[in-house]
Amino acid sequence: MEANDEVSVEPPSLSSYRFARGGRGNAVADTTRALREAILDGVLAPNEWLREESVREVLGVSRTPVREALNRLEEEGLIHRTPGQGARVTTLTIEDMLVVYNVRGSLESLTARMAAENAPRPEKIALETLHRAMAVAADRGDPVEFSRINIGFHAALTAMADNAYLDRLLSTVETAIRRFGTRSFSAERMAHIVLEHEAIVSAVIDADGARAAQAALDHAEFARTSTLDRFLARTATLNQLLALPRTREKHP
Amino acid sequence: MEANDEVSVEPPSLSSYRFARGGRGNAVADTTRALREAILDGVLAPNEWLREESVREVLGVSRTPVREALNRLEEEGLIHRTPGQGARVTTLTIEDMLVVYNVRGSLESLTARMAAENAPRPEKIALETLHRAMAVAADRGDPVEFSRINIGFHAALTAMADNAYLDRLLSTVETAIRRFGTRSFSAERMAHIVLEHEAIVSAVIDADGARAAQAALDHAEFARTSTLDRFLARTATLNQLLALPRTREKHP
DNA sequence: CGTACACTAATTGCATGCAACGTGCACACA
DNA sequence: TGTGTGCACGTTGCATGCAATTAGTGTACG
Repeated sequence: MEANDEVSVEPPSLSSYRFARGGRGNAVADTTRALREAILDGVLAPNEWLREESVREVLGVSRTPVREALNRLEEEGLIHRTPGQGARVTTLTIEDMLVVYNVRGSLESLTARMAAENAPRPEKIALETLHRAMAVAADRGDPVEFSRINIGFHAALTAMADNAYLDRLLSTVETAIRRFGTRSFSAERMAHIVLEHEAIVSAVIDADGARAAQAALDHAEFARTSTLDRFLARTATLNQLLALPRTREKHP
Repeated sequence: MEANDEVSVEPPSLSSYRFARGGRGNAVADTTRALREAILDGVLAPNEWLREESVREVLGVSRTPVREALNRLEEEGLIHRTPGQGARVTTLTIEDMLVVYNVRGSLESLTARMAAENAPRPEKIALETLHRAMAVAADRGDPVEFSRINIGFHAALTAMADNAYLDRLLSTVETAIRRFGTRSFSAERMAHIVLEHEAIVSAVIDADGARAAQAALDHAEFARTSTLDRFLARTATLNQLLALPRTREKHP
């Protein structure tokens, strides 16, 4: 960031994701984050090659952390490595999209259930507070603040479920979701989300696991279908390829 | 460590998981597999430390692939790394178990749906053939053969869904499942499974995605509840733990 | 004109070396 | 006796070097 004296009229490149290296202990994490953000921002386009050596040069670390970072990104599904050769950014099919959203729905459903059944009451109250703040932001028509609190809301829910495995899985799925473009929060969308969160919060406070699970599932399905519809509207030819499944899975 | 290099009549140790190194290109995969199997077989006990140097010595590779293998196992949730210090095998809570089984159910449901909707007919016929062979093995009361074909059955279904992301996610979840002990196939259990597979196969052949999804979900749920019941029955003390409000202890 | 083959260059896969960080212990000191 | 400090050791984190492998290219040959 600081090396670019000439402001970027140039195409955005990976170099703007450089980070400050302070001593030992963060090279892999920093490299992973930089590459991940670059991919999610579209700076590294699908099918683009990622050479270890060039990444090393741009980010200013050695090849070892770059390698490990590439491994992690492969686990997350953001890149694909061909054995003797390098890594390329994966392309996204509409089926991937379907899968990712469905998985997220299932995981968030579980999260809500566990939060409802296990979380201590003070954390539940804190969740409700967050929810109220979101409702206010929605009323004010402030999508930026809304989005900020939204992230906190889901993070709180995840923390309340208090399960490391679930946490890890959900976070990798979340990054995959971010590849499908930024969700813009229209006024109606925010209102709808507030209602859905309302249902979740109420069930969580009542310690009603089943209801919380269903509410979270509904919430995720709304996000899925709306994003998917938007995507399909944009690329209409794919409509035929996919007979949109819209079934309701029940969770015990 | 260096004393029993040759044969291990000693308590089973990691050294029996050594592999033949043939040239270049498999060190990470082989190391990962060896460690994973050792953990799943219980040879490496929960909470046991895994030092890079000692693993290197036992498995006969350098520290670099060992490091990468440890990273992958961490992603899979089998080990946990503490920053400045090494890695330890994770312990399993019953909530982990619940989560993992539920996730698998969701993923297999999606798999079945996509297989039903997208797979070409010859593969569907091949699936039915596998299913028939499983039914025969169940009738004969041959759990070993049954288990073998069972793995093939699910692999075939996964291949038919033809989605890389789903595939990767499902396989990591499968390894997590394997930590909960081997599922022994009783006669009744095999009969039940055959019936459930019957429903899946029929829906897949009819290209009925929704029915396939529901059938797969039922199948997974049966596996979950039966395994969970068995687990709870065996370790009755955990019954209390589950009923108790909560233990805020994280994985050590 | 198309194809097989050898050769070169580019790139990864793994091994190893070194420095930093954390931990435990001994010892001095209050 | 309890506590703080320094030192030594073990372990990881990262850098770098070398060999194996693959892609690409030019050339000879059918």
